[in-house]
Amino acid sequence: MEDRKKWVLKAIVDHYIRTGQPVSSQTLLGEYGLSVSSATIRNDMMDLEEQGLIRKEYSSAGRVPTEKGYRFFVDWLVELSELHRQAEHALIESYRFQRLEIGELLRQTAFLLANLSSYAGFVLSPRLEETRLESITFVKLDAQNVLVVIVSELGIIDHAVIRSALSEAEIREVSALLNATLRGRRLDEVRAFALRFAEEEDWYDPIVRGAFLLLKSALERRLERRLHAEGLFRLLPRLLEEGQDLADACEILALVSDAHRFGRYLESEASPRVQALIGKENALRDLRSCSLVFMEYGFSGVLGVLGPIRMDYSKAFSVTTYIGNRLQAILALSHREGVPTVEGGA
Amino acid sequence: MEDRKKWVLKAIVDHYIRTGQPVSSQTLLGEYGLSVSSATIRNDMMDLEEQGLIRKEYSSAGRVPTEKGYRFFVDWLVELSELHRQAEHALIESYRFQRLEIGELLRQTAFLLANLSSYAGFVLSPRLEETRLESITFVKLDAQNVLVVIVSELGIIDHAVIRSALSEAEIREVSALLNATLRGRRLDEVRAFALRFAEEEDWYDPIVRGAFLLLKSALERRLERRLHAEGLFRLLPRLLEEGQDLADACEILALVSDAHRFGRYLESEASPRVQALIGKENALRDLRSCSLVFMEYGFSGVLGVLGPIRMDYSKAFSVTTYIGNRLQAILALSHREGVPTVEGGA
DNA sequence: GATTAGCAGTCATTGATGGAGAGTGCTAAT
DNA sequence: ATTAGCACTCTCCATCAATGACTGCTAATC
Repeated sequence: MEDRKKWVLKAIVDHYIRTGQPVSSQTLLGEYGLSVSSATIRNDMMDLEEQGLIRKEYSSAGRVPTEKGYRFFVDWLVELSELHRQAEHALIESYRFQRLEIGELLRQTAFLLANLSSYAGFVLSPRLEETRLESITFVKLDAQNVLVVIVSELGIIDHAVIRSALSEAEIREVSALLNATLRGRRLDEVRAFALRFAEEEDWYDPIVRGAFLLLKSALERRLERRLHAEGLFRLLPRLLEEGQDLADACEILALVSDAHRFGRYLESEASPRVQALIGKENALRDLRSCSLVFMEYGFSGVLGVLGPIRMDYSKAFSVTTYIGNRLQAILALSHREGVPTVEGGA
Repeated sequence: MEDRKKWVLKAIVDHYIRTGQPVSSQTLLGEYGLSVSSATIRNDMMDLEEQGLIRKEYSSAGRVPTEKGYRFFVDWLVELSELHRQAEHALIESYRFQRLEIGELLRQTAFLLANLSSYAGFVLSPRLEETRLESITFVKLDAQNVLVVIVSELGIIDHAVIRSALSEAEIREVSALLNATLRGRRLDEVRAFALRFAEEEDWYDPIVRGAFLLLKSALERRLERRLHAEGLFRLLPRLLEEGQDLADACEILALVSDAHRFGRYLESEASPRVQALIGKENALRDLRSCSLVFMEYGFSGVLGVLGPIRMDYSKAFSVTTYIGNRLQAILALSHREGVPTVEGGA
């Protein structure tokens, strides 16, 4: 395609993203100082329209990008605009020094995505079942209660208090046995293990069996993937602005809050490279009227940004990439060090 | 006030809550079989209007309750409608058997409030600083890492891993010392304690000092009150329906998600009895166009329902009361038993 | 052959107009 | 105190015409 036509398409997408108004040949001439006449631009526009990259809402209206047009724009024209350094810095700082349990970390990440992009941000937790067991620890709290802590590569997975009158010695024994058997195994193996042994009624000591039962229930509860979404309110006015039906818009927000459905979808579509799904490119019916920019991180985790089709893709891409890599790094770090440490910890 | 006028007011509020349409004398006559003429009802309406309990949107429109009218309705006419038994049961069951960390429990409670009321539900966490320390436990995970678990009356408050090469014996010693000193004290005392001792540079063993530092940072982090809000999307269409401005409506939702501002407000207004704040009765500007039904629970926790002024107060009251008492009971229980136990725990 | 000026044609948007219908308040009768 | 009847008010909706923003086409120009 000739350079000027590309330029015209880019300008149309750009301007439309900014203003939300159909773009006329006049406007284009005025805002971006091009040295051709409006008629020439109109001719180019006709060609672009024939290729299905832009369209008119009615015969004498200005032009608006089609989804195919956005796609073209995203594929060829996005120049990853650097985030405004200062704003980034302030936010990132608060992020870096927060020392958190993994759930809280992911929630904060979603928050950051939302705030930096000004759309909705989401983070699907990693597949914990792909991480390996670091340790299982039993601690006697008092005469009747025992605390159990399960730690994986990514930090503490779960803790719980069970009632049990075991002596300290017995606890140590159980603990040593379990750790020797299970340390270093993937959590899904551990779960399978726990399940099998919990069912072998009389094979083992009832104490060990109780421990397996606990392990099983804790893992079943915690291996569920969690979805953290933030900034959904900010998205809503934008969707309505776009001519979206109110009920449909709420449907979208509800979907994004539904860990099961949305998580499943993300899982199926994600890849390590940042990508966009624009409008009808989305397989999920409810998402047909918005766009998704997202990438994989860590152990099959997914994060990204959800916005209207008329989204600032350039910003969305750079934010997602940046935050994604950052989170990746943090998780890798906590992995290397075993588990996160507390700020000020000795 | 004469009985028939009361009846008319009740019918107007009732009908308006249901349909959202201004109520005419005709409608009232048709829907509720009263044996007077429409003219009589109109006369009553004029009186009610003079008292400021109802109003017209324009001279020849039907009547609509004023906030004062709702207030009257709430104070005198709410008959706590029993929740539909079956629906309640199904939901409550899933609630009862979920064995959870306190944060998750509160989140679920907010979810229940939202679902049962069909408005937005919120739960402000209890003041943990008013609860008492049950125990502090240190566990050596491996050569370099030590796990610290802080348990209060309401369950596990926080856990963290710190890097420290202490021997098992040293850990036992520190642990015994801290527990002897601090067990049974209120968490705010514990925090003050930790702060003081962490600053006494050379007084104590650096190890103990590290422990105090940890305690301080963990408590500072965790004693913040948390706000769990659910069902906000469901509220939005209702607010818009009510003629609310979109931006304002989003403002409201943002406010309710803001733990700091909204929490502070709830804290200042709450009392152990369920109560409603209707429209402009709210001191918080943003909330002037909606209504709050809420009560206190546990250690200065607050929970309730946020809806439009045209809210089904009867339902909101019964849901809030029911869930509030239920949560109260669960917390009291976990208090008595020390901490929550895991389902299937030995 | 690509670009441009000029112009007729298209269509959303806006504001004015008027009739229909719903509901009230008042008056006079019961 | 209640009721029937009626005039009055005000919203809601559809219709209509004027306005103005853009385009597509044609013919002239570089």
